[in-house]
Amino acid sequence: MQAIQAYQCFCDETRLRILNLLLEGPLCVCHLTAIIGVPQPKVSRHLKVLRDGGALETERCYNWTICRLPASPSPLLEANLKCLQDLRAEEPVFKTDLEARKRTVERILSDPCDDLPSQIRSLAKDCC
Amino acid sequence: MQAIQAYQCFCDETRLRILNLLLEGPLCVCHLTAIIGVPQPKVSRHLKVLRDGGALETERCYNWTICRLPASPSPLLEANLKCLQDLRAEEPVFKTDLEARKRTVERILSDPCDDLPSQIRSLAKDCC
DNA sequence: CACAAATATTCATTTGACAGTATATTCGTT
DNA sequence: AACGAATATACTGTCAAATGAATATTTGTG
Repeated sequence: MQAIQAYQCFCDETRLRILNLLLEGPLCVCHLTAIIGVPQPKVSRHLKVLRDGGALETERCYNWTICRLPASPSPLLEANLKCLQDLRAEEPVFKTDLEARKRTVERILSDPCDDLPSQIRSLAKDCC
Repeated sequence: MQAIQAYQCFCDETRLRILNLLLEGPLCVCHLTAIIGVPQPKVSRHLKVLRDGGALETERCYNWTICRLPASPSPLLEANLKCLQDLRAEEPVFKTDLEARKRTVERILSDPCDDLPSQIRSLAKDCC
């Protein structure tokens, strides 16, 4: 049953943290990984679960993978993303993640010594 | 995290079927069991998951257990019960369960040879 | 008190989810 | 072609979830 797969997306803290971050806008995998501070393979696997459950769309740019919430979310997804926003008030992780996101984005955009290729820098500007 | 436990309730077909039935009103365990046609211990265990996740309230009457949706559902539960109603159009199980529910309730209320004690009969009238 | 019905719980088994580690893949750069 | 960064996948171990079968518990009845 399709709906069950969709609900699975919300049954793991790491996945909820990822969705919470993406509510603010797209992020690439490496930034997601840096922000929530868990091993990259773990993030990658959870992203797959989210994609399979219809809660995530990814786009490949060079060797980056940009993650964003679906452009046309299902009613079920939409309702629960709303619930997730309400959860921010109850669960401190979500707020600290948002702060970490802000710091990460600012660092990417402001550090002139950052060794990101220029194409990737402008990509970061778009998606962060 | 509390929310994860709540979402677990929606990650199993049997549990979704139970919630779908309870949207129409309370039912006791034995009727639930008869309607969805799965072994009684299985139903009982899923009911426990639903109760622990805040998606179910039970009340003991004699040796019957009346199951109903919470009187004050959380916003998360409320939103997803609404989603569940929409799911009826997509997943045939939910409709056939509702038909089975109707037949079961009618049988209980109309059969004069039913060996239910009178107290339980009137209880059935209340909750079906 | 013995018994039957409704329900819950225990036990053993199987299946699936999650994690860490290592490795493969993809893409751009030198 | 070699290399490095970003990402995905494979492998393995561990633990939780789900199930069937059997049993315990509760409650009313004869």
